[in-house]
Amino acid sequence: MLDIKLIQNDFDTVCEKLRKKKVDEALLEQLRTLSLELKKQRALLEPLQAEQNAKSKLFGIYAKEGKNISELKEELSQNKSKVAFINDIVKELEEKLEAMALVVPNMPDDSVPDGEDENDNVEIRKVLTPRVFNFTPKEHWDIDIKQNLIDFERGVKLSKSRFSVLKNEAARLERALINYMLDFNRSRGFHEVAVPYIVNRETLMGTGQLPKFEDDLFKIEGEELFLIPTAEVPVTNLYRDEILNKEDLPLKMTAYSACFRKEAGSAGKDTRGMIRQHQFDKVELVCITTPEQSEAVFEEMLTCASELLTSLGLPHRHLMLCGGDLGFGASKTVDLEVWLPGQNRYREISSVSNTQDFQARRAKIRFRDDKKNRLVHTLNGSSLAVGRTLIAIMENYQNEDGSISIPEVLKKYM
RNA sequence: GGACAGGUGGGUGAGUUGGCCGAAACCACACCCCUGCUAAGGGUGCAACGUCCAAAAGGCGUUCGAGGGUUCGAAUCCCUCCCUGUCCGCCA
Repeated sequence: MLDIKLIQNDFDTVCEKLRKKKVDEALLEQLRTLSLELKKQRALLEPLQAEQNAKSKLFGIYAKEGKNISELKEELSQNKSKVAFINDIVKELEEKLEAMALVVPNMPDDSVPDGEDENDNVEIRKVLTPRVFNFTPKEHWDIDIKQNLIDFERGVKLSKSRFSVLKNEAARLERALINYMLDFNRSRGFHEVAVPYIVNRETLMGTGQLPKFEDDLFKIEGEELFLIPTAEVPVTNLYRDEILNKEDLPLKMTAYSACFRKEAGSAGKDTRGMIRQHQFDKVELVCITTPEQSEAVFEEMLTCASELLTSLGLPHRHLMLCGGDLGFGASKTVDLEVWLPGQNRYREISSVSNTQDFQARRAKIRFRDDKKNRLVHTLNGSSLAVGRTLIAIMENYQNEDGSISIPEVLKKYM
């Protein structure tokens, strides 16, 4: 959520920044008008409430002293209906404002480049050079034919399309990767947490998935509960409605979880293979910092994810997302894309974002800074998407005979 | 899932014949003083959010699990929901 006061006081700046994200200015204007109207109505309401409170107090005193209270009672009854009338207006405005404010995306950081969509993202750097094959590298589903590693058909039988079953070496590799990633992150100072995969509405509001993106989530029938689309949701919300000690920041956490996404907007995309599934494993990094720390921690998270890929020998590149491609809650995002020789292209395997105080304001995560309560900054990043890492290893480490080598660092985990 | 008991500030916890309670006391924490040697004594401050004020101080409003209701007035009464504890049932 944006700072309403900022919209009130520095409207032009907010518009200017949100132009990068293609946000309708009329909506912002409406938001401002509404917030100012609410402020005005509150200013009308509060003196009336004060009067009601003061006279009600008098009422008690008069009654005790045996004074005549019928006149006072009449005044109070009349004032009561006035209060009720304006209070209704205020509540309605509050609800409208809240509903509107919750669907406005975060403002991009100044460092975010302009752009329409993913084609305008800016490559920052490449890490490791893709291996030169002396045969034509296969895509992961073709390698699989010989190895019997991923059972797409039976995944569909059990559930539906975009589900799959890992078998044999693939299942073991998946498990090894999770352990390796968690250990790696832990060695970088991230504390491991294990969190629920089913969360409530408030939690999803806190990180911004709701109310706008309900269609992307699997909902538990008959309950106000949802399957998490990423561990970012429960881990960030760990500190929802809390005021943290400044000395405890930054909080650096890592969590493994399964993730569940409807992929509602992805019809026809990546239908083949294991790139885009309804259920996938991910090891996530989540940090909670002071505003002063967040930029440095962002770099730390990015470095962690990138070096994790490097340690696995996987060539990748850093991509700064442009304004048009930036997610709803992010003020800044760098994607890591891994080289897939079978597909002959880079594909997203990690996404590190700073949401600054956007989630913190929604989730009311604050810290005490010399007697003042300030909003924290929250950051999240994958390190890494496990299924895609599995694919990347299959494609990058494939041999001509269809076998797959195991990266050195993973051997002790297998 | 059933029965009973409860949900109050960072913690424990008082408050339940509605008004003097946004809230005693204790602990924790912060600052100050005293003392002087390792163990204590005294004082002050200490819920959140919003709003007014240039700011501080302070004033006002809202909030005692959430939402509604009764009332001039509700932490206190009524209703619904959520959660926690205990016992029972079920179960990895």
